[in-house]
Amino acid sequence: MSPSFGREHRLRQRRDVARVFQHGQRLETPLFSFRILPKEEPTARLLVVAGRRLGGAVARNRVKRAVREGFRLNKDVFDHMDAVVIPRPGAARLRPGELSERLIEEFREVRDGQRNAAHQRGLRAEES
RNA sequence: GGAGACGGCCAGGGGGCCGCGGGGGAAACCCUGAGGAAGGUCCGGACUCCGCCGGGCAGGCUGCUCGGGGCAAUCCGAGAGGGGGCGACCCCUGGAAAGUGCCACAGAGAAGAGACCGCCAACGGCCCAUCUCGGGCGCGGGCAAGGGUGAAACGGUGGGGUAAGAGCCCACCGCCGGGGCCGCGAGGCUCCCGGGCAUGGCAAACCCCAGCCGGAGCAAGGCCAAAUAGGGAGGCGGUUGAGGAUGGCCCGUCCGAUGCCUCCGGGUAGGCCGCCUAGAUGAAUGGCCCUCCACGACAGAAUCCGGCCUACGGCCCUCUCCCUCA
RNA sequence: GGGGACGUGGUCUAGGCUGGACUAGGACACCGGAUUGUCACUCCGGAGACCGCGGGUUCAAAUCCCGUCGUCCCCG
Repeated sequence: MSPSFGREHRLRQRRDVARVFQHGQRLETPLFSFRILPKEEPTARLLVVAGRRLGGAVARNRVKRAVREGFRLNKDVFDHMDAVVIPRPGAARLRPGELSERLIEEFREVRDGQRNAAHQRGLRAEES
């Protein structure tokens, strides 16, 4: 997998974004809020929402770039997904490299937690 | 060494790896890619539409002088007057004898006003004394120096003068008007004459004067154009004229029930142009490492340009004041 | 990106145009007291604001002027 990040990896259309917000799964971590929509197509697509709560234009740009950098270097984590990442205000206080690492760490953590919970729900369903 | 003042400059550099926007190319690849404030949106202009606009009112902006640049906003230089600072230096700026309005509280009196305390006893009055000189009261009155009020009290200081006083008179200072001289001018000199002085403050109160300004804004505006709904759009002629185009109002102007002619279009999602030698439209400049003493501050273009204001790191030139040493 | 409005006790607001005893007023909320067996209602009394912030004009600023910060609304 090449570590590139072109247009094909960006969530651009209004209707695509609306679909992720309406039907996507919502995952919360300390620094981010995720909206994840699984799909057939393998190409991962990303959208970063950096609101005014993060600070001025410079701070918001810095956060967006850090999130995109983390996504770019670990795109395999998001295969078969459309993802919207909404950083929380605390994210603006971290240095960019650190923020990129935390993105992947926190997403893996919450994804695995969801997977285990789903697995356990499946077991309980079998028992009943 | 420490406090400042003025003016100017820079906005991390170099290397490696992985990436992003735009342009070119068949491809490899090459070129290019944020700021001095890009910011706040406070002014002005270009540009576009409002059938663009013609007149007036209203409204807005600017405001010492001269010169220069600019379409304008406004900037630069040299000066004038007033104020602040020990100083380098900085700040302010049309008109208050065109009119209207306001000047609370305090105070006797707040604009050509006024007498609370006070001062006086010349004049009138009353009382005592009386040969005469006189003495007293402060009633009518005279005065505005001193006290007191206030942000501000209708020239200041000194002398003469007086019953006490007062520009009442005089000297100096200040003020006003005129002349003269200097300066393109704002103004200056105080050489001469006149006036004893009249003319308080506020126009970031209304206002007056001079100059400038039509309104809205690129989400302006134009083009292509699914689904759905469904008949309109343009031009010409034209009687009354509600109503409308108009922007805050008035006038003017134009449109306007209808007739004739022509055309098939209008428009949402979406896309394109506008949009640029940065030129995006989920919107591009970044991440990591090494090094240079050093993380550097404020901060990220969205139609473009000129100015104003605000935020902020560092360096340099010149200058001022203080301390210490020689 | 562009256009506009508003900041006054804990909350909602009046006053601002025409500056001055405005010690900034009112309602709700709060505190104390009275009433009641108790609570509510009602009555009496009380506290609470550097008028978003910083400059300027003026003798004097919540009010006028400039700058700045914040909140909200409208235009695709």
